[in-house]
Amino acid sequence: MGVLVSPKSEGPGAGLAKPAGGQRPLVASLEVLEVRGSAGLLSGHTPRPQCRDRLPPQGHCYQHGRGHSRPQNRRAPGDRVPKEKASERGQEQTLGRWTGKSAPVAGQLEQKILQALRKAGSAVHTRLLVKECQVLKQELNRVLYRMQKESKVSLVAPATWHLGGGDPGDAAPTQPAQPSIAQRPQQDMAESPGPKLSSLQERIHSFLEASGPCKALHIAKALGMRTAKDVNPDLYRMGISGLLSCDEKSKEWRVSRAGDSGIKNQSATIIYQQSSVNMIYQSQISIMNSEATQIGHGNVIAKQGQNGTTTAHRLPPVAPGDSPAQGPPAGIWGPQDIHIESSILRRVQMGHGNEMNLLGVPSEGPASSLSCSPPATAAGTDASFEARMPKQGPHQEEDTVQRIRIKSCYFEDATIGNSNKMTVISEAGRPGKDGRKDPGEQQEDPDTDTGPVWALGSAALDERRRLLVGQGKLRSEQSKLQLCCLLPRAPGRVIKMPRWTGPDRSSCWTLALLGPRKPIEAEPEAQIHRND
Amino acid sequence: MGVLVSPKSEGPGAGLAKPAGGQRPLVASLEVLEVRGSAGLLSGHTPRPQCRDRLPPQGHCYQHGRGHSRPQNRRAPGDRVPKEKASERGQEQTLGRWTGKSAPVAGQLEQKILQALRKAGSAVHTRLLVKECQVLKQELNRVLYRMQKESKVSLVAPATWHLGGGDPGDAAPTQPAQPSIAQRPQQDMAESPGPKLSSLQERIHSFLEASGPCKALHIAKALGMRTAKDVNPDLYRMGISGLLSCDEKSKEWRVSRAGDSGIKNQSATIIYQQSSVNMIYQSQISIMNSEATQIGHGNVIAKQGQNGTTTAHRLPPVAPGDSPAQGPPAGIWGPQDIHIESSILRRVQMGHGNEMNLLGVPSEGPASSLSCSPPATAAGTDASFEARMPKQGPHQEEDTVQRIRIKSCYFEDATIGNSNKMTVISEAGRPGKDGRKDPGEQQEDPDTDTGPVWALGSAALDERRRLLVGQGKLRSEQSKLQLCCLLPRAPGRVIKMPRWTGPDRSSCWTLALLGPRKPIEAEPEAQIHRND
DNA sequence: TCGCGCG
DNA sequence: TCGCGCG
Repeated sequence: MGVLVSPKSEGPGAGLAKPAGGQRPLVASLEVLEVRGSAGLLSGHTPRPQCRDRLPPQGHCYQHGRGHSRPQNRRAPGDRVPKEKASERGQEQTLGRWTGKSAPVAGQLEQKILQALRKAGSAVHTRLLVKECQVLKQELNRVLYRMQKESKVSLVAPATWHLGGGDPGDAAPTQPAQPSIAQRPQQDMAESPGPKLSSLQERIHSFLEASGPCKALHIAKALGMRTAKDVNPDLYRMGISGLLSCDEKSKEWRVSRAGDSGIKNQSATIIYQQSSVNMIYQSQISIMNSEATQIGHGNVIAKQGQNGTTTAHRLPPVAPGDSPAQGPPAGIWGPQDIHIESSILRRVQMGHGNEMNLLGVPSEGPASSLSCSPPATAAGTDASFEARMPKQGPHQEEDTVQRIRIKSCYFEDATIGNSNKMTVISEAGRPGKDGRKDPGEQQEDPDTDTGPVWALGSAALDERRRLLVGQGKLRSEQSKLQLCCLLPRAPGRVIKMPRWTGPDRSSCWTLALLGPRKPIEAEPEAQIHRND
Repeated sequence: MGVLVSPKSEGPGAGLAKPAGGQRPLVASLEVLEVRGSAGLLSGHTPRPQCRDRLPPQGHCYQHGRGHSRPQNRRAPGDRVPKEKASERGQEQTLGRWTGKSAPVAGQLEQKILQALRKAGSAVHTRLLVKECQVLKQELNRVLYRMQKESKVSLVAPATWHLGGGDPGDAAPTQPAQPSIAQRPQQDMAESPGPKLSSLQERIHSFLEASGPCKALHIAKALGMRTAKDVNPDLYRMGISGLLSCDEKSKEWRVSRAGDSGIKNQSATIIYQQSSVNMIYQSQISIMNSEATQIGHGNVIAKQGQNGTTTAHRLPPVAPGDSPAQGPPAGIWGPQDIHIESSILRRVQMGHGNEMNLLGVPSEGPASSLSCSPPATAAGTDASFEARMPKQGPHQEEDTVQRIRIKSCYFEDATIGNSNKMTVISEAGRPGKDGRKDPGEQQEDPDTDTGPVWALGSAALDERRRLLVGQGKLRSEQSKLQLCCLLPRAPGRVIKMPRWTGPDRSSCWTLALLGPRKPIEAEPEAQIHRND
């Protein structure tokens, strides 16, 4: 489809899999860098010492930016500091454009980092890397964040770095983990960071799913342990594998919705419906894993569930001034801004004048549980569209625009747009108990034009700290994925892309646009809106 | 009560009201600091030049920490940088302990800043202050953030500073605003930043209330204007007065719930109830301005509204394994973590086994609208308590703890705890149309023991960027406010503190603990739990 | 894009 | 408390 980059292509960031110390043997220098004292740092532990990877001679002066290790250098008295950039100076002319470092020098620190991370065999805190590499934290971070972009390392907790790009399979080519840094109290799990979870990890996951974000200590106590150390190794592992994420500020761990953007950090409200129909009005809305939800006005849902209960709810068309007591404030027909992030939504209507008839609860579709199923850990897509409302009521002077932003969501049986209708028929013929059935393999059952529709949106793993819109990370490589906008449903407007399944079924997702379920595969490229 | 500091006390931070340049006249130097060029910066524009308020001679080397302006100083070669702090060196021994600056020097830059802000007459961006004061941004920020703590300046937008501590009345002793920085396209409002809003400001406020957080450009376009400049002056003014706040990362403005912590930034979901009873389950919950809400299990609400509709809803006690289809996941009786922030909640039950009978919808209480009423703009209190649940179901091995964090909320008729009952009787005798009635003036109507209870929680204005738990800012002074924990309701456990009403009715709130409405004012100090 | 103040 | 990488 042209959307996905082959996982086998060897980019510049693929050097991780090579044997350690590919350029220079640095093991010896690493082993003596723990030496404390007032001398020796400038002697030649490293085969070819270059001052950038060492302590600059100025000592306590934390230096900002790139101009350093020139202790004798003094500004001309009249130079204006804010106007001047170190990179404009003659000595810096040979530096690489993007890193601000000359290639061999940056590579040397990078090798040190990789070496230290390999040696540790687990995630390492920045302050320990500062010690090991004997560089200023700022310098170290600059390289680390660049390496993160290249998927050579990943940030698995605040200021805590791990080899590889965040895929469970990536961290494989390390030496067996040394217990020095992460001493594990119970090692009751498989050693390889695969998809298999230890019982403690499962308990952690279940607990976080139920309780919401928690600090490590709280998790430990809730699970019958005493200190954060009791759970940290598992938390970090699960962070590495993408199952959990940790907020750098609050230090709270949560089931990974992997995102950190748009709707801001993680305070997403989880609404578990009690009534069969939930009406949510107005303003900014976050919804996670809801079902048979109406967003908008004038919708109709008729649902007949498994247990035979039949419920119907109709919101009578309300004029703006006619809001019920304590109801939504003025502006009910005004702009509607809906954010949906990292969610699995089934049978959802967004827009105005929709109708939904759920004539039987469908069987479990793909990714029905949040456990390890990929939609829960994928993130990074930011699709949005605007739908203009038919003007109703007295507020005709301004457009009533419905802005919907969808990020890292799995949709099933969803209509987005105006005046749509949806009928969900019982899909008894579909298996899908294991929660792994590929949505791309959807079979061609009774093709009603208004039948079930779906979209699997997600393209890029988030960097956990920043939203990489349009940037996908597939295994240890950096790649560009095209992003699609969800389009308002139009007759015949269907784009369906097959889901790409990597060798380990990880981290790759296709994009599908909403529409009636006639898988016309015509010109997908032409109808893709790039976000970048 | 010993909780509130008198607004008239003159603390060290009260110097703002003094005439400008109390220590040294710096106007002359300010006016020439715009000069660009390669020379002259070290000549004597300032009466007594001290290098700390000037550019350090090293030029491009951004210096970190306190060790600077000693260009000739060189470390001994073997010094280990991370272990060494500048403040431990001999030359720094005279520096002030908290600021890291000697008092006259820091005061000099502070005077420059105050001068520049007065001169501008409006909020000024950091980068402009850097120009005006001719110091490194880092140095400037260090002083600015200290001044912010002392309520001498306030951060009204990202990297944008304003004189005064954020109270509308504080910015008064400035010269009339010069249009140089904030050129206003329509000046259709009262010049003084009082509570009166221009029509554009009202439209902005209404729009943001309806649409959720938006960037300035989006606001401008939604209101029929073209650029962010069209609304920025009003946005900033409303930011100064505390009506709006601006997220420094997303640059989005929102109706100020003034908080930015705990529940993370602003992505608070607003749930407007449609059905008369809303059941919300489990996990992290944010609620804003809900009514007659049950949080917990086994509650009963019986409500008889104004329009005569009577609804009743009972959740049958569900065993953990007995959850309905698509209902909450496992862990339904597990720890419950509830955050409520900057909200007005009426008739809310939190806990287990509560019962609520609303025999008539009460008339409007205080602060019923979010407009300019103080509860919407106050913030900073973080009250919390834990309630241990009676063990039910098979999960007896672990405590089921309900953790509730409440921040900047106004509660009316709320019960928090276990097995409470609440009966809200019609309060026809109460006026309260204007939304300003003081909750402290609550009259003594039929004192049922289980009658309406309330708590007004809030003590300190948030600094908009950081949660200042336990730190209250009352007018231009810094003061410590004691914070209370909301206690689980116990027989006779009542503390009620009168609300303090300042001369301008601003920014001061008392704390009240939940309990039955017998205003026993006995030993409040003894029952206060300090958070700090 | 950047908010950064950080000791 | 601190996450900071920032050019």
